[in-house]
Amino acid sequence: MDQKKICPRFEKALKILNHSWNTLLIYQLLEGSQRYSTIKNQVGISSRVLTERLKELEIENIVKRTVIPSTPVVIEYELTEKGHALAPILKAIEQWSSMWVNIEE
Amino acid sequence: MDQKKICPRFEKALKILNHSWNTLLIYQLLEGSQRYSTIKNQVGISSRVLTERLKELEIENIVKRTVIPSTPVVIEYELTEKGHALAPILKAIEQWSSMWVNIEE
DNA sequence: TTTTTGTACTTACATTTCGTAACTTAGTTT
DNA sequence: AAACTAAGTTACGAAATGTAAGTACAAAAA
Repeated sequence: MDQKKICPRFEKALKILNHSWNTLLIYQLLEGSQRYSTIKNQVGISSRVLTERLKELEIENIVKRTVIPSTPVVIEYELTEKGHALAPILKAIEQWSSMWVNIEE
Repeated sequence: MDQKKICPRFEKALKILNHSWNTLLIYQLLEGSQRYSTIKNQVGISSRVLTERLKELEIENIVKRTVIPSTPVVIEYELTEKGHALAPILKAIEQWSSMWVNIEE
């Protein structure tokens, strides 16, 4: 009868984390600051979506974007403190997957 | 140059968890066994997608589906052991969101 | 001086996924 | 017989996603 009484903060967290690629991008950036092209190659995401997601994560203050005025210009992306605070979630997923996920078809 | 060396188990875990609604459904089922219509109303998901996701989670052995031969027939869904093992991930997300997510626009 | 190269995006377009609302099935009560 | 209930299905338009080609800018190469 009544509906969702789920905490809005929690819902927003899920909205961010469940948006496709975001968790993988954060996982990748836990390795440290990285350039756009490095992320793209490592994660195997298209540039269209990568740009979109990095912008989203930047707006959410999870990722910081830095322009390095070299030639040609290079952009570095890194996790903010808020972004680094996601590490325990990723660790928990890692642990669960190593315990419960099998991959033979 | 080289590409993703990400653990395939981890990748599969992300694939399941990031699929929209799945995390929220698991969170809801952590409350205990529930009927189809209850889940639908509590989570606010459409029946088309709900059916799709529950089937997916059942195939992944995260959710168990039980037919109760009442009239009309009722279906109960509950987490398996593998499903319950996801609780620490959800807790970590809860903790992060309470710490870092703010919601005023 | 013109052409090519590298980096970080954009754009156009086809494919896939999603949300909405109406419909189905089967036994039961009215 | 008509209406009701629970758990889905189906049809279809809207939104998100992937793919591939294009853009801007400066400098190095030809």
